[in-house]
Amino acid sequence: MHVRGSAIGGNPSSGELMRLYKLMRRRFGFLDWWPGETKEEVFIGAILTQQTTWKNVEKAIANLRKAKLLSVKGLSDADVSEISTHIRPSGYYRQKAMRLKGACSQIIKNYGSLENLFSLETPDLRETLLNIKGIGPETADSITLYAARKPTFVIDAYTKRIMARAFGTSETASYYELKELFESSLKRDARLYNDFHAQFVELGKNYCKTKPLCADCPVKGMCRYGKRNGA
DNA sequence: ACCCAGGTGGCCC
DNA sequence: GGGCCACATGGG
Repeated sequence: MHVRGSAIGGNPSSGELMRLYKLMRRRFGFLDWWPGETKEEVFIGAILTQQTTWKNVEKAIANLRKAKLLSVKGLSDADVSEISTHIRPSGYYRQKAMRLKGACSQIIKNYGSLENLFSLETPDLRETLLNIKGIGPETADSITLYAARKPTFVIDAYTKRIMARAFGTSETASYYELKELFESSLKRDARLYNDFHAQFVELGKNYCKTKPLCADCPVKGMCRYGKRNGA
């Protein structure tokens, strides 16, 4: 039999994906996301938030701002040791300090500014970001979507978990299998991609955690997990 | 005292 | 391509 796409299970239609999206949006409102004032702040925050809570990232960003280091140029010129003291609350601070400086230096050297880098076409921008040490698939997509505002779908731990619970997709589905599912199902629209992922994070933080809070979950009607637990 | 959080790169098979 | 590990603070 001919099979379309990868075998990640669930195989939700685009209509079902949109239904999930609308349930979340009805509860949380249109989010038009990323907590950050400027593109540079979003870029820096995207790296700092790897495997940490946003609360901790806010402290790190506040420290960088106070030290006048909340910019790509500033970080490219700063000492790794100084950066690391400011970003300590965000965790993995020695590693992130090195990678932050490395990434910023590379961008200044090769493009002059973040804005110039962002003038690349979406796939080129994504590839260029992926070739920077410290920027993996999720961070590259986050920067492309939320800082450069170009249409690429972001997958994260919440997305994986919510999709598994709502549609029965595989817990071990790869990043690109899930990304492909969304991008082949939805209209290629940065506004939609932006808000869809933002809704996932909102649902993940408040309801669909490792230990889920199914009572009052906006998506419980179409979630296997919630039904199984009669919440 | 545990477990978890909006990942990534290095190393191995 | 995938499995395993180090990386680290702060909150529940």
